[in-house]
Amino acid sequence: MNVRIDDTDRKILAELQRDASQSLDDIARQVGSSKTPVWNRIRKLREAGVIGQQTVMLDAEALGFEACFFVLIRTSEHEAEWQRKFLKALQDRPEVQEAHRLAGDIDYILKVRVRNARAYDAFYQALISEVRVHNVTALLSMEEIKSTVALPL
Amino acid sequence: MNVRIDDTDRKILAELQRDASQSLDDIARQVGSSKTPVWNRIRKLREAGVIGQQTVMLDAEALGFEACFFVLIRTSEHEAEWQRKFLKALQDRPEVQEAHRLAGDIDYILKVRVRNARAYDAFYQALISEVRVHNVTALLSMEEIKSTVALPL
DNA sequence: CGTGAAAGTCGTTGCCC
DNA sequence: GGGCAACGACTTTCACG
Repeated sequence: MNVRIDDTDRKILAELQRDASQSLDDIARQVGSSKTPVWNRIRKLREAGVIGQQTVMLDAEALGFEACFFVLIRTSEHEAEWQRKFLKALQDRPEVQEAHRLAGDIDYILKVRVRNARAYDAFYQALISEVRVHNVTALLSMEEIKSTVALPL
Repeated sequence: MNVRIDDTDRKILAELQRDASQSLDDIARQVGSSKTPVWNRIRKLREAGVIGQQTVMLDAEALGFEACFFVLIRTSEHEAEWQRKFLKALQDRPEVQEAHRLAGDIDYILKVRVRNARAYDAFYQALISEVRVHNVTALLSMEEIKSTVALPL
């Protein structure tokens, strides 16, 4: 699963991150190469899983998703069975955009994007009825200052 | 800046989110329409800013970005000038993937993606030397359970 | 490993309903 | 506003330096 990635690969990845809709010729010009070699590199990076899904960023507010919460979760349960159920619950809920297992005294953090505060409450009630959690703190976002998925290559 | 979005638009957006590389014909078939109307809708949605950047998801770990921190920030300063400097510092740092201003006693949350813990410390030192913050808590991600940018349309 | 050309596919436009 | 057809541009492949 490991791939050797050289400087040209990195430039190609940076360009794809910036704008995945541009043509091979454009990318080739910007990395100082030409179509075929760039195409071969992209194919290899895709097969290696370095390049994943190709998607578009949508304006959440324009589409009515006006509330974003970060949810800090502490739990006293650490058995495999509980964790399996908890993970499945998160995967199944589309309003959960991110979920991380943490080091330290907070066990999990979620990023939850919903239409409004009521929708968050519905999510919260559903979650705690599915799995036991010891302590939940919700942080409400007032303003998205910055949002990117780009890695600083 | 407001747009009327009907059911067909929503289906198109959902398809674009799922896979932005598929052809207009494919999208048209899946939403029960044909090329031209789909293309016109996409153009309008783009012009309205509902559809933003087209990008690819890269495998952060394969590219050596092995550490991800959520940073909770409290500050005692709330003047416009301080906030301007703080925002600029966040925008200028590519390792900051997300930044939100929060309601409640924590003022800001950041998501910071870096190569390793040392790189995080370098980021942290640079940040607190640029702007005064009252209290900083870093949560270290051990495992990315879920990560998506898709909205549940 | 890069180049160039060939082939098929796709985005884009204009026209008809 | 949706569908059809045509054009040009693009992706993808392959054969040659």
